[in-house]
Amino acid sequence: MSPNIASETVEYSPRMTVAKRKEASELRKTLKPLMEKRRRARINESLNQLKTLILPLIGKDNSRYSKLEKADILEMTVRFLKDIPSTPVQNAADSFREGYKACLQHVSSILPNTNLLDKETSQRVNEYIQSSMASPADTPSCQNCSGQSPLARPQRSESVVCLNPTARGLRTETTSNLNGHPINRVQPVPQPHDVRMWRPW
DNA sequence: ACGATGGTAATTGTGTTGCC
DNA sequence: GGCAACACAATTACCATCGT
Repeated sequence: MSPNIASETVEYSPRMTVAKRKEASELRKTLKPLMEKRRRARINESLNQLKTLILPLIGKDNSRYSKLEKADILEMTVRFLKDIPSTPVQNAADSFREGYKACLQHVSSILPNTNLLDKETSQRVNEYIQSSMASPADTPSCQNCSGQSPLARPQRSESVVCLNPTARGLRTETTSNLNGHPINRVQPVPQPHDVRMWRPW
């Protein structure tokens, strides 16, 4: 699970002297808390990500919930997942369409209650959602259902309409890898290529 | 069978918050 | 300000797995 940690692990050779063995044991003792610290950091980072993902989905304002307990985040997520309607569908394509529709409905219902988008954009998105749900032909086909590998698919966000007019270009997010070195993650921000088509991803 | 190793549960220490 | 309650981080102990 933690590839970088392996490089720091203590190596025990079969013919280690007692002194070396002791030294290795000591080294392990010092590394163990470090590894545990990184593990906790990973947990926390994922929990934070989960928080930023789940709050908009349940229609809560991110800024209002800056201080949220970990248990709350998990509870919210569990509740949200349980609330997702499980409609029986025949095949993967139907499943995709059902999910897409449910997603549109959900976005449509929570969008007015958030301040993620300005009023005009929010209205535009809602109009699109309504028209999209009215005409099933507008529902995009599932790229994953054709047996194509997800890895082989193009970056989805490349053709997405920019929902937030204030956010332009690429956003760089800096995090740390397991060695504590910063990683610059370049996140593509939606560009306003095609105003006609909006996709939830 | 045994020791090394990694993962996780349990325990302990510390900071924060709310109440009196 | 003092105190209790709480949340979280750090540390320690234990267990499962794997390689020899």
